Amino acid sequence: MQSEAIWTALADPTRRAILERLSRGPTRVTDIAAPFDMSLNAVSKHIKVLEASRLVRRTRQGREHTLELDPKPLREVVQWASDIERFWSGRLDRIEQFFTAKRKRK
Amino acid sequence: MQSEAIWTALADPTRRAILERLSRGPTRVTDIAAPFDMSLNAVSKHIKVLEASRLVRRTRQGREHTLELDPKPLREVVQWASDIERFWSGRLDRIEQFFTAKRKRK
DNA sequence: ACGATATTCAACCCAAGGGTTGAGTATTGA
DNA sequence: TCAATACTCAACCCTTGGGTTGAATATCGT
Repeated sequence: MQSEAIWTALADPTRRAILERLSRGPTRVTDIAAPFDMSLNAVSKHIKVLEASRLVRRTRQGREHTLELDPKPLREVVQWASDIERFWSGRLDRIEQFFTAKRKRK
Repeated sequence: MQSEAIWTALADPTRRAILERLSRGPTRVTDIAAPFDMSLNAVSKHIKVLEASRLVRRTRQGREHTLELDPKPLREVVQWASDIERFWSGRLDRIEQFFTAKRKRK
């Protein structure tokens, strides 16, 4: 599954913070890194993970790399969560099933 | 942040599969574990992580532990994702800002 | 041409995390 | 009463992953 990448991307708080920042607009790597209490290299790695998830796109202009958010992959996450809730909402008969099966087992 | 727990919970594919199963209705630990190609102990650990995130609730009846999904914490995830998208949608002026600032820097 | 700036690559370190096995604890049911 | 069942706890083993430092590369501005 390609979709694994997005859950991995979102699992880290630093990466989520980067996405929040990018949701406000495109930003250069150095500017992204500035607020964090870690090396530029560390942030650079996080960005690579975000790119792998397709949530972030990079465009080079000279020595500067500009990062831009692409929120599309987030839909997969939202979709998954809604599916879970949807099935859960239709669960009442299943609970009945469960207790029926249990009675049967005894 | 307490909210960290939910991202951690969702980061693992086995745990997501467990949630999918639980969205269909409450299930005993052993039955949860059955389809997975790993020890019951491993699954037991995953369940603990899910409980820590409040996505799963456990009720004991004798030696059987029944697990039930509570999808509420998922809203935090959905909310976060929508916020990101929302800010991103209002980003056009920010992009303008970005290029203006850039011109100024040169 | 050259120092400063923007960034990545590579090698390494260590803590966290997902898996295992082996006991241990209750509860069941015969 | 006792074996089988349903689970957890504890100790351990790797692998992964987030961090570091120290280059290397490429562009910019003078």
